[in-house]
Amino acid sequence: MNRRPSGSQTGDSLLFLTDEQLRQGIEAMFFAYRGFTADPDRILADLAYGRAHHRAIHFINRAPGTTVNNLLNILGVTKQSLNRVLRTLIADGLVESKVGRHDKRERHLKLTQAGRELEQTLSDAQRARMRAAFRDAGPEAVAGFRTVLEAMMDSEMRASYTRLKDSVT
Amino acid sequence: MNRRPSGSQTGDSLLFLTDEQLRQGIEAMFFAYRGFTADPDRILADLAYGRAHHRAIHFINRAPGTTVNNLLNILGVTKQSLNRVLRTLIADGLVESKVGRHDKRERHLKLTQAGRELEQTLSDAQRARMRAAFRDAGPEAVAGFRTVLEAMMDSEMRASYTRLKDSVT
DNA sequence: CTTGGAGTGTCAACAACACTGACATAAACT
DNA sequence: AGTTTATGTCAGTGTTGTTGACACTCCAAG
Repeated sequence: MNRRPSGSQTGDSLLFLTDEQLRQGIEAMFFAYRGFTADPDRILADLAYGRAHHRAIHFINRAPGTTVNNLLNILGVTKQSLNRVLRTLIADGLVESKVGRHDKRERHLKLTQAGRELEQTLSDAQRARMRAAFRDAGPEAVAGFRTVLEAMMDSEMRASYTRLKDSVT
Repeated sequence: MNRRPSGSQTGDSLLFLTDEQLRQGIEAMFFAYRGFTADPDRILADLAYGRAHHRAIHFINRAPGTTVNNLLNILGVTKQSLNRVLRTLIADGLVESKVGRHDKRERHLKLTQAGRELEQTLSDAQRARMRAAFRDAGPEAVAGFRTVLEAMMDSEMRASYTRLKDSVT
């Protein structure tokens, strides 16, 4: 079962593709993702919000004026699920929803001042950890990190990702 | 706010630590984790199991004979939460729970034959994606990927991770 | 112009899975 | 004997996902 590929190898060995290496990669993803969300989760817990709120806030901040449907595609949840989150955020004055000018079916979403402040708090915490990890690992490792993650995405996710990425660059 | 650090840089530029780079790293983690869990999730949905069952099965397989308490520490959930999952897995004949020989308070957990088969199915799916991503990215990128993920973990998680990693090597 | 379908958003009900708190049992330790 | 440890259970709650049903808006075909 490909546990430890024996026999002749090409120049750059394929040892990094053994089942054991892959399993370590899987476990690394699992444990790292926990760290990745830990800091914002702690902040959100005090505010009666959850990870879903964080995600919504993050992407609304990232693409102000976006429509609900666009957000739906990025987040990959049902509109009902997103709607519950948005409703509380709007009620709490963190998000502003404006009926579209051209198409009144659409709602365009923006963060209010309070929303931007929470976004800043959350992303400061998350970035601090990411920054520490990046700095410890160094630029080459970071490049590899991003390459592998990108290769791991579904193609639609990769499309959303690169669209966001390129929208700022 | 460190958006695009200007001025003099050291030899190996710190451009990879800009807020924008960090944000892209954050979004890459988000989108990649979705892909990471997508394949097992599809399989589990047909079986009335969820991600929590997958995690339990994975780590029981990884460390056969482990105790409930050990699993609790690895998974980072409450015993009530884990217990609900274990109860169904034991009832369905996928996991076997045996009273400890030395310490009869402990329960040692193992996968049954059926459990191993499901584990195989799930991890085949997950490994296939990981393998494709690793192969596309190449060995250096994979090394960087693991370096960054490891740096992103909480220290207790990193301890669990390396303990598992070294237990097989 | 009206009507029907597509797009969009909302309400309600339910399931999965996490949490806390309280408590029970058995075994081990002091 | 009394305390601590390991495990399991019951009850209640919260977040976040799901489906189903429905209302409103827009656009285009009849």
